[in-house]
Amino acid sequence: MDLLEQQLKALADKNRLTLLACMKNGEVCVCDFVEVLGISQPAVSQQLKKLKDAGIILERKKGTWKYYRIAEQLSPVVEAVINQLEADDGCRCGGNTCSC
Amino acid sequence: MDLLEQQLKALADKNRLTLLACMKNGEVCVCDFVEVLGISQPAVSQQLKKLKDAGIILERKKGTWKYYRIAEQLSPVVEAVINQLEADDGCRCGGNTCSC
DNA sequence: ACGTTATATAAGTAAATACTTATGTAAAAG
DNA sequence: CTTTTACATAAGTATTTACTTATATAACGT
Repeated sequence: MDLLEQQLKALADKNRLTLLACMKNGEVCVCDFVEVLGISQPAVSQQLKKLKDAGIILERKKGTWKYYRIAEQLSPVVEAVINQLEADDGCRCGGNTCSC
Repeated sequence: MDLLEQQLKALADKNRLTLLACMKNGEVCVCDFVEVLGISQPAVSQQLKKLKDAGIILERKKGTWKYYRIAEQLSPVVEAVINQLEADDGCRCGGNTCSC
């Protein structure tokens, strides 16, 4: 698949846009995403994989946790989408389901 | 649906990106799109409708023909996608299936 | 008016996508 | 070593999307 199309498909979903909004202010761990989206943990992992495969986000492992962040180098299209998103601060270490 | 998500969904498809590439140099009529994409005419009309509903393209009726063009006022995201596309000149009045 | 041409809409089907539950893996804690 | 925690992967299901064929509409030519 063409990279542009892959990136657009990765971006064209409300849940994944929310994930990106959460990451606008820095790294977020998977467990926090689960709380924010209200879907199952596997579903979140699958969404994150789509964003990662498209080169939009990067991951960092720390112990059993995994932190995701927006990639530094972005194509103009992805950059424009991220700019359009309002940063969501309500997704950092809520701590109900995890203790990252 | 959120406008950003609607626009991204409209853009996240190879056929629709091709339609936009065809329109980069100006108006194109539906019959020419049919030749370019190699799908049925109703399928093309449905794709064009998605782009129109998202505010990405405009239509102009002339007799029995209908011409589509890229909208003048575009959001930064749509603008970035269009810029990324290489204009496709091979879709202007081929004339095999229509005579526009 | 009638038939033809260009396009749109409707209805049905096939394929892609996004979830679910169940299971696997890897690191930390006991 | 065993259990727990955090996440990923697998498999199955439900929803969405993109096509198909059939039909409707609207303008033009005769």
